[in-house]
Order: sequence, then structure tokens, then C-alpha cells
Amino acid sequence: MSQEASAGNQPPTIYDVARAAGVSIASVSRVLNDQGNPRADTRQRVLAAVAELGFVPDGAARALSARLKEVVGVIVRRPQWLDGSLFTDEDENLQFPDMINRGMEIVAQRHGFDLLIRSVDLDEANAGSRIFALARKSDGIILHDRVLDPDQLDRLARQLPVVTLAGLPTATTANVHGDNDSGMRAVARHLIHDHGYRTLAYLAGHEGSPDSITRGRALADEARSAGVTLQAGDAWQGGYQAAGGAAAIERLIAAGTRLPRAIVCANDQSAIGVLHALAQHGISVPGDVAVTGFDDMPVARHLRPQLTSVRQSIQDLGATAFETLYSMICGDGSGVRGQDIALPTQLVRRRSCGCDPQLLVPRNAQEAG
Amino acid sequence: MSQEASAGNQPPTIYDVARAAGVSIASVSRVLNDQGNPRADTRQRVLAAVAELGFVPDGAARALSARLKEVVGVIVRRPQWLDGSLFTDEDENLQFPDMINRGMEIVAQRHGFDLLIRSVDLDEANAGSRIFALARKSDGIILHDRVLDPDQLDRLARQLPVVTLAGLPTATTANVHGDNDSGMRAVARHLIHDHGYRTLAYLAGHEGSPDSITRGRALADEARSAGVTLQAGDAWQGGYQAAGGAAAIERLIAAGTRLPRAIVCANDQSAIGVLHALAQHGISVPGDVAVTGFDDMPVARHLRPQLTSVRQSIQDLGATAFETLYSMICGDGSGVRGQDIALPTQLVRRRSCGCDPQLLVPRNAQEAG
DNA sequence: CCGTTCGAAGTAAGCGCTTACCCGAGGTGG
DNA sequence: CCACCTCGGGTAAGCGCTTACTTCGAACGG
Repeated sequence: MSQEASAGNQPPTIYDVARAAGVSIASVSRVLNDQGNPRADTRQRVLAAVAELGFVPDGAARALSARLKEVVGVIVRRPQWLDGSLFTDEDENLQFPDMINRGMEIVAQRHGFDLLIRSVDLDEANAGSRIFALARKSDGIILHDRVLDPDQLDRLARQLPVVTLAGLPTATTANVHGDNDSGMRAVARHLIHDHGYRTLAYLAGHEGSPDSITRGRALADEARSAGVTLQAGDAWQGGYQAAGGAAAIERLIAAGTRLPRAIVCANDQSAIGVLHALAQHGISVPGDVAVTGFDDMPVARHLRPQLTSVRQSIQDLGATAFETLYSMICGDGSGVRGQDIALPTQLVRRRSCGCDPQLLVPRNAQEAG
Repeated sequence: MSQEASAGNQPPTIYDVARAAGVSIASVSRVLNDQGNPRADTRQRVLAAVAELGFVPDGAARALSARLKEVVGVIVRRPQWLDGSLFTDEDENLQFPDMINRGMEIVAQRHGFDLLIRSVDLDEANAGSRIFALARKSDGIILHDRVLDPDQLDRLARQLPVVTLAGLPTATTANVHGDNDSGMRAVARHLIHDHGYRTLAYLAGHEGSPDSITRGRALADEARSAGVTLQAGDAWQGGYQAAGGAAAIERLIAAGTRLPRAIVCANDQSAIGVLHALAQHGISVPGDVAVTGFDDMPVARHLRPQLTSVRQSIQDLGATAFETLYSMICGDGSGVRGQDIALPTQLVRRRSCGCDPQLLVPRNAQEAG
């Protein structure tokens, strides 16, 4: 309590502690890191001095010396803004990555790690260099959503452990994603067999997204084998965003296209836009057109009608990504490099697909899932 | 491209660059930091070597030497979980802090800073020490939502710059918050004078929250001067959470309490719970009871009925907090310490208060706000 | 009783940068 | 023509830790 008297104080260093305890800085370090076995009284004196001074080791010095920063960098892709639309204020687009980050953070804490979060515009010219710069502040990197081309990814992975989310694994990186295939097949079978819909459409996410591609492919496959019609392609691009979903529907209606019986959206966000556009035109959901999402974001159950979606345990996605990265940082991680880790998904039936929630499992059981 | 041949390479150091360029490490450092005026050819050689090797300086070494980590720590309060409720999966509670963080991050980027994010349970015994530990990895700290008691806050602020969000300023810290007072007064006047409601209730946020207290006080003041009844107190605690809002309404209905004409919620999140509970009991909103929120989260406009709320520019809150902290870190910051910075708020009228959106300003203008 | 061993604690060498300081070459004025 | 100044660039001293290596004292056996 003594030398913190005046404001603007520098925090105490290990030297201050050593002096106060009457030992060398090496002893202080040993006590703090449980190395060697100090005599009981030495230990006591050090601990007392630490408590007295409120000493906490400086992160940078520790990192430099121990070659471990206890920080992992996270790169989030900032959505490009679609101007002039109803959904200009698309902050909510980031809810999905934010929830994933939350999952990482909770697990990271258990290992004494923190997350250094940086977002990048994809069209940003130097996105790559900003990612490499973050790398030098971290022990490992988690990349959301395909932010680096394969060459650069490879170069990055050579320097430090890298895990991707919803990307593609490489020889040196691991990838974590929801089980898109079985999730989407469950949606498709439900719409086709349980509801008997014969015309479907797939509103895709952004181009090149492995998630979107896999989901689309699974849906197409199920549609084909059931012999039902599937619309997809250029007219059906939602870009994972509400504005994109709404715009797609507007264009289709303006073009006089006959809408399919059910619209399967690549994620919940774009489904929100679809629901909104349909409502604007007085088209009833699910009466005229059924709509489904993917992700089961918390907002899905607050929509009218409540949105049928595919639940991924979003926090698990983050937690798994972190654990995988951690094993590469601290263990040898040889077992995980190159792996593609799929987490289970589960169809959540609500009103928007045509189901009557009253007839389903009791609400609490369903919601608690 | 030469020494990155094999996997698992260490990134190049400043020594590698110096050797490649045939200069000393000091020259490399000078070129990279624009110190002194190196001869043109020296500069060229260094830059070429940097590009060739893909050199990026190590963050820890730079931080240790320059006494600047270019990192600010952010402490978010993790919500305590309310078990067994419909809203168990309250991930969305973190949407508000996440959006604030987004605002910080965007501004931080412009200054080359990154955010180190850590969440704490309030009931966690060592929340304080975890915050102090984060401090040693950062150049400054931003505290969301009252996570530290005044004594510890003061001790922390002695060691490094601190800005609080929705807290209270101290002699050495600055605080940033939305203008709760005028926002809430706008809600109150609208409900009382425009709609003529004569019985109101205030569903409070969590205890001790300065935001909640200020909002409640403003509402009470307006109610008093208009001579209308205001219910508040123990029965009207929502804890800022949907589950809390729903539970409060359930308890009131179970107790046979007659509901007021309008329920003013401390935030949008708890309003969601209120809307839900009212719907469960077949109570019409806004026909029987009007409901308002606060914050104008993106989800507010997707609710049925759309939620009347008070818009705060959430990202501005974060951006302002960062800029304030930055001026304390890099400038002298003497001007901002002790300040309480209020950002403007704006009433957004939607359906849930009884307004007919069709009669209001055109949708796009309103939504784009 | 002395040589040996063992273990606790001190000494010092980095970790990869920034920067104060110094040196030497070139240009100026007396 | 020499003393002096300028300025680009090298040398080296840290920044605050961790840890390999060393030292020293106590305990032990022969």
C-alpha cells in the first residue's frame, strides 16, 4: 500500500517485489511460476510482498521471455454495407461471429488466454498484411469465414498455428464447422416429406463460402432424389444478410417470377429479410410460402412467424476452435493439423415451415435444446 | 521467400532484416518507425529486405521496449444465468456490449490498437484480480457496466488509464453513457401526453446500474409532474434480461395485480420478455398494455409489435469510449479525466407504444435514423 | 573430521525490439 | 588548410521477465 500513494504510478516490477521480500528476482519468478521448490519461508516472504505491492507481471515482458503471449488473434470479417436498404443498420450481422467469439473466450479463460479481436474488410487492399500484423501480437490465429486466400493462409500457417471457422482445412491448418450436410438434409426431408412441398428454392450465402456451398449441395441432392424442383443460382443470392434476402425477393417479385412453395435460406439473417419482403407484399408465411433459416440465432424465435432453422451450438463452434488451436500452441497439435471438424446440428421446427408449434414437443424442451 | 521454406519456421526478426539489407538493426528500426532521415538507398535496401522476408515486428518485444502495447483491455460482464426459464439461452444479452465493442474496435484500428476482450462473472470471487491481470496486458482499460467497486477502480486507475461505460466517473477515470435522462423523458412525455396513458410502470434493470437508476428517476419525475401513477420497486425488476422481464410479468399476473396501461422497460432485452409474457396471457400490445424499450437494438424492429424504444448510437458509445481512453494513453488526457460524457438519444416510435407506424415519418427515413 | 552430495537461491544471459549516445565522413567558414 | 559543425548510421544499453548455470551452505558417509 506504500508506493502507490500518488496518481500516475508505474505498476511495481519484479525488482520491487524482490527488494521488498529480500530475495532475488529469480526467486520471485520461481515462486510465481511454481518452479523448483522454494523454502517455505522464502515462499511466504515473496507471496507477502506480492500481495503488499499488488504485483502482477507485465504481459509483454513475460511474453518476450517465455515465448508465449497467452493471446490468440481472432479475425472477423466485417460485412460490406449495402446502401440505401431498409437494413442499413446491419450491426446484427455480427451477432453470429460475436457468439462464436464468446464461446472461444470462455474456454480461453480456462487456459489463461485472451482474445485479440480484429475485423477486416474483405475488399480492403491490405487485409492480408493486417492479419499478419495481428499474428505478431498472438500465439495463434483463428480466422472466421474465409478471410485469406489459400496462398496467404499457407504462409501464415507456416509462422504460427491457425484454425479456420467455416473454411477449408489445409495440410497445416484445422477447420471447424457445423455439420451443414446433415443439417440441411434434415430441413430438406422435412419440407419435402413431412410437408409435401414440391417446389423449393435455395437462397445462397456469400459466394465462395464453403458453408453455403455445402448447404446448397445437400439441399440439391435431397431435392433431386425426391424429384422436386429446386430454384437456385444468380437470382437467389442473399449474401447471408437480411438486406440481401429482402432484395432478392423484391427482384423476383418485380420480375414476375412465380415463387416456390418453400424458400430455404442459407442463414437466419437472410431469412429475416425474406420474411420481411414477403410480408410487405402480403404473402403469407407459411401459408403461401414456407421459409427456413440456418444457425438458429436467438432472434429466430422472436420473429413472426417463428423461424424454423437448424441449430448449431454456436458457442461450441468457438470453444472447439479454441481448443483445437490451443492444442497446436501448447501440445504438439500434430493430431489436429489438417483436420476438418464437424459439430452436430439439429433441425428446430417452428411455425415458418408450416409446423404448428403446439403439436410439437413441449416448448420448454424444445427451446432449451 | 528463401528461409520460409520449411514448415514451423520462426518468423524473421529484425536481425534477419538487418543482415539481408547489410545495415544495423538500428537502421532497420529507424526506417520502420520514420525516425531520423535515412539516406534514400539505405531506406530502399531496408524496405526491400522487409518485403522479401515478410518481416513484421514482434508485438511483445515492441511493447516492452516502446512501453506501448497498442492494446486496450475490455472487460464485459457476463450475465448470470437464470435457470429453468424460457430464455435460458440468453446469448443475445451480450449483443449490446458486443455492438459497443465493435464501435471501439473500428476506431481502435485507426490508431493501430487492438482490443483484448475478457468477460467476468460479477459473483466471481477474484473478478478484481482478473481485471488487474488484464491490465498488465494492455495500455488502458475499458470497463463495461460497473464491474469494479470504487476502491478497486481507484487502485486500477492509478496504474493505467481507465474509462467506464454506463458507470460513474471518478477523479481519475472518465465515463461514457447515453443521455438517459432526456431519452427517458421523451418516452414519458410521449406516453403521457401523446397517448394519454395515466398509469405507468418502470421495469428496472439490474440493481445499482447507474443507467437504470437515471432512467427510472427521469420517468418518475415526468410522471410526478404530470400527475400520473407510476408503479415501480421490488415487483418490477427485470435485470435487463428477457427472462427477468417475463418473470416479473408472470409474478404480477399470478398475484392478480392489475397491470398499468403502459410498461416502460429499462432496456429492449427485458421488453422482449415482457412482450412474450403478455402474449402468453392473451394481453394485447399495445391495445391493452403499451410497452417500450430502451437502446433500440436491431431486434426491436423485428418484434411483433415492433418495439418503441430509445435509440442510442451504440457504436458511438464504444467509439467515444475508445477515443477518450486513447487521449489518456497518448495525449496527456488531463482534459478528460473525471468527465462524464453523455451521448444523444432519440425516441423511436413504433407500434408497441400505440403509434401507427403508417402515420409516422416514412419508414426508410425512420429506420435509417 | 573432511570430502562429497544435494538442493535452495543468486547471477547473468538472453527474448526482439527502441533509442540515447557516439563515431566518422563530408561540408563549411575563418 | 584546419577547426568545427552536421548528420547518417553503428554500438550498446536497456525494457521486465524466464531460466540455465553457478554458488554456497548444510547434511551426510567414510
